[in-house]
Amino acid sequence: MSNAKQIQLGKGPLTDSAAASLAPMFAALSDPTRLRLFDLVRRAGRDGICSCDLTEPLDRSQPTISHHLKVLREAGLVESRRDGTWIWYSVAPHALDAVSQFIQR
Amino acid sequence: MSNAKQIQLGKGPLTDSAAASLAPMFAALSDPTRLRLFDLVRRAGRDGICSCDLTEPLDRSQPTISHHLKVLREAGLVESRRDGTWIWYSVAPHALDAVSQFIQR
DNA sequence: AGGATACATCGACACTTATCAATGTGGGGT
DNA sequence: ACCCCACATTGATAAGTGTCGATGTATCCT
Repeated sequence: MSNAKQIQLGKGPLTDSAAASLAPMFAALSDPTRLRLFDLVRRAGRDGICSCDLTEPLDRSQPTISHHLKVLREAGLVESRRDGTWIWYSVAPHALDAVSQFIQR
Repeated sequence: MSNAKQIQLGKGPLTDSAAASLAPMFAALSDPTRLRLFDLVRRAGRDGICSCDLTEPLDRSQPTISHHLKVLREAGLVESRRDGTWIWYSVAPHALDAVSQFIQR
């Protein structure tokens, strides 16, 4: 099941509820560490990237990376897939559609 | 003088400094009230919109609106122009270019 | 000069957040 | 059963944030 909410961006001014749905996505990208984290996951493409390969390049502790991944997941920006001992993260399909739509006018 | 920093988004992974420059822009849009505020300013187009016309539709106090406008200004997303007693806010040219560039892969 | 209006700043408050060390959990291998 | 590994959760802490009332500042008008 998808975590993505259907966000209606009509022609009129941004509604309260549209803003409430959009803001958490921007918030998820509002931290430098999380931005780089998302960038690394996105670069990994369809296969995704293992969490263990993320803590070193970002120079943060394992719990911190785990926390940031949770924020990205709950914002609907990334997905996780279990494979034995470890977990692969990848960008959720249409993750940035709402954000992109807002940015482009 | 422009507040916008030149952000270099190459092909490689997002650098620390690029992330540090990008994050405040996302942070500026990470609050629902501020999102709607930016939307109202953007709709006002070239002429801009008076601060006094923003506090009522957003149902926030005048100091709060003033605070949010400061955040948007310091993020380089909006500009202000004084005209006698009051001040007109408008979207900064190329305000969202860096954000847009990051979003579009 | 005095008053009114538009906006900014200050001080305070409750709430959130980024971070880590310590601990918990769950799967794999021997 | 045991240990190891990958990852999550907990608890704590320091720092940041959204909000408002009160106050300050700048500009216009009379």
